[in-house]
Amino acid sequence: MSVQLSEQEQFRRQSLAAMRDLGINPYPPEEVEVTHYAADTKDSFKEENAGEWKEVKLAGRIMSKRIMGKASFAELKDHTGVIQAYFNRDELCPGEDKTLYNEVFKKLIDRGDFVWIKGFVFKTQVGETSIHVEEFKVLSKSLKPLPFPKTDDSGKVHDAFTDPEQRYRQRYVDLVVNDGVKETFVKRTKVMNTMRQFFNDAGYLEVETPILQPIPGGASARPFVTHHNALNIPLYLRIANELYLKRLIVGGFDGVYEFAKDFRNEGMDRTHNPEFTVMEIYVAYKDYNWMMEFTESLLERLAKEVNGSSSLKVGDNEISFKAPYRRLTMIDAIKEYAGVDISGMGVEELRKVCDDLGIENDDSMGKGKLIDEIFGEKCEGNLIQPTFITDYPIEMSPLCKRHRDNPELTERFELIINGKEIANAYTELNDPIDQRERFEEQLKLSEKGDDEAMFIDHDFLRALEYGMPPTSGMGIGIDRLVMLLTNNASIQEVLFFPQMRPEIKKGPELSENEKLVFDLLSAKETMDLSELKAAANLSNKQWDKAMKGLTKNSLAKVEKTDAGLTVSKV
RNA sequence: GAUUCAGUAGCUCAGCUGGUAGAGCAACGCCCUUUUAAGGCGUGGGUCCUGGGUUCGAGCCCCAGCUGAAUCACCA
Repeated sequence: MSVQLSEQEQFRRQSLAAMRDLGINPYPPEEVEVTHYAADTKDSFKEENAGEWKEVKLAGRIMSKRIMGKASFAELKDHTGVIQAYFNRDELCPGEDKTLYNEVFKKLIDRGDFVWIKGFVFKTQVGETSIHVEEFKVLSKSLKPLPFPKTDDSGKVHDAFTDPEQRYRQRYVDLVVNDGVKETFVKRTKVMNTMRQFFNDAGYLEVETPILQPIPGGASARPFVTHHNALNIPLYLRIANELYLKRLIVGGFDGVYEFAKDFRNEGMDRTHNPEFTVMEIYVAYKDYNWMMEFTESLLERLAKEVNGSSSLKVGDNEISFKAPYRRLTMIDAIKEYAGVDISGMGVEELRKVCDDLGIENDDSMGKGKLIDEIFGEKCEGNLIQPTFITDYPIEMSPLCKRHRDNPELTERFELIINGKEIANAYTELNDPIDQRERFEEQLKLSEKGDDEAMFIDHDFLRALEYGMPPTSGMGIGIDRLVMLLTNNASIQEVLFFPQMRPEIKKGPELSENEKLVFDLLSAKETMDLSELKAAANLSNKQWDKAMKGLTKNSLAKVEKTDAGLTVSKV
């Protein structure tokens, strides 16, 4: 049984057939010549130079039609924007036969159809730059009606297509209909292109490393598992690419970077999607101080390239991306925002600090975790302007080198902007013995039941034993960076196709109750309604539903006679 | 995972104390040769998210479920 078409979909199929009857192919195969785009044409056209605009050819989607008898206006949308087109009956159809205008344009072309137009540019009496159409051609017929948001004089949008579920599931419609959505994604690409340019100019090499990994390393997270048939082994979708990029530094590259899709089998919310994009870069012979300078100049450049300015309004906050950024150790940050000096404190003291500050904690939490909690709870949200938080406790950073002045700390920084973490970087741990010990610490944690502790990657340790030069590495969450730079609060707004639960297909088949009634009826062809109802022995509601279903599908018919109501099979 | 809110025409939304399902836009028909949220007249269009229950009667009340969003928890 086919899915029921809405009335509007049926009309569009009729138009499609009518086009074919007129000898018009609604899906022609050949290419069309396009000489101009909507936005340029609108921006550049001047009436003084009308002579230069005598013949323009554009292609795009019809977004609206305003028919006024023998003349009409339509809006044509291409990838650059929207331009108005003017269709005049007697110019399109100079002879007796007005079919092209009266039938094809007025009736058979619908909102959403792709067309090609040829004509000249002019300004209407109201001053709107428009294309005076001399020829047009159908390029592709649209069978489903698009939503129709409209903007009034005051800029207010009416009937916007807003339901987030529909917008994400049918992003193609969202992109066609909601201005601004496309812009977000263009900016996203600009962010990545700018970063590439920045790294390439510095002489670093873009690389690709495995997504299917036998050991999911480089971060703490639950991985997706899959299975390789030929090898008969489990493989994991990567949760990070850090350990592979470091192997390449061991191999002698000076600087490598990768835009990586990572996968984590965890919850979804407005800042988490199961697959997401991270850029990681590793540069030999550098430390985290160098990396801070590198990062801040990158961010300043990104803000300028993407938004044309080094400052940006995000929510209520005006953020300046102009380098240099404030640098604050984690201990100083806690001193400043929580009012507590935790330097030198042990587990017990830290736990007391948490209690005093009203931060939840339990016995399983070690020193590092407690400090991290205090920071996350009391400091992070206050850091609006770009700030490097440095020198994290060692327990939290098993791949990071010990701090040169304090063995309890690591040479790590995170860049916090608008209260959120944007980048994370280390002076990388290149001491293979220290690294092995740190992995063993992780193993102990995992034996204690910490299911996020890292696996030991023996091949990575072997690589380090051959020698890795001093290196600094940095990772940026691209999705969150794009959220920041485009002022979007949800990760779903910066992913074309965010993960959703699968749609459930509704079957148009007869329900159990409908079948029951239909079978009873089939035996006798015609029955008294109350008799049939009694025979069916259904509740009122079920009976009502079943009968409505049958009459709707034209399988049964209810007739009123003098004797009462009778039901007959159709 | 918890709580709250939402789901009604293609889109945006009304729907009173439980009593025949509504509007604007879109669609369809007619009129209209520089309009622009075009306009005028007319017409059609519904699985009220799904399944139960209560009731003479449910879009509305009750229970369960589905989907989405927000907040929280968890998680880099």
